[in-house]
Amino acid sequence: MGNYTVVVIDFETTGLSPNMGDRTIEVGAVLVSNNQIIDRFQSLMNPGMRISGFIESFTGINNKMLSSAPSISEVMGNLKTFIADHQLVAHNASFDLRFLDAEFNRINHKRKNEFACSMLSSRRIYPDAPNCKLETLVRFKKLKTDGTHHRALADAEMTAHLWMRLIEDIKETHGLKNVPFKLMQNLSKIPKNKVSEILMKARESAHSSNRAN
DNA sequence: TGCCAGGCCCTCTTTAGGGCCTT
Repeated sequence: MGNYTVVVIDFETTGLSPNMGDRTIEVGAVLVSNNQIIDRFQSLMNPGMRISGFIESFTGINNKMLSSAPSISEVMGNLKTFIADHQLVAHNASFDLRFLDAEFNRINHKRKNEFACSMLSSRRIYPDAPNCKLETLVRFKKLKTDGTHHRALADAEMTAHLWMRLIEDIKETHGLKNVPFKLMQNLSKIPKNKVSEILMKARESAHSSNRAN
């Protein structure tokens, strides 16, 4: 495995918290299968409110661009189709999932997709990285990038390359043939000092099932 | 009135505080 399909997703938003009235303004998502990006989804969204100067300069998305963009509900309907029942990945997933769930809730849809977080995984697998910001990890691991940051599709693509690299590095460093999604989720949930133990158990269990076969 | 994110994770911890990450 490691060849299973995931959707890597990233949102640009008006702020940090949907509970405080913040909305999504752009989504980028990529479908990753067999260790490559095989499909892409991107759209701006009109949040129905003016965005701050900070967000305009942070993202490069301005109020004029959003005034002619489709409504959030229209884009969410299309996003729902794109992600289907795939497992989800995001960098600092708790952030993107909060917005995804809040916007899905507004179109009366409830997410059932499981998710994993590339930031939490990176904290465990790359303890020597200067920090675990997406931009830093892309530089640290020399991942593919066109230099664009804080735009949804560019960030989703970089996160996808980070995700694929994480799986490759775990395979290589810990002698695993496969890195199931469940193992990536577990890595994100366990304490840092349990990482080696969990990966060793995964390898032992893979070896014993190989012997059984 | 003025303030308001939230979850993870480390440590001088667990009857708590503060930095990291996302926009």
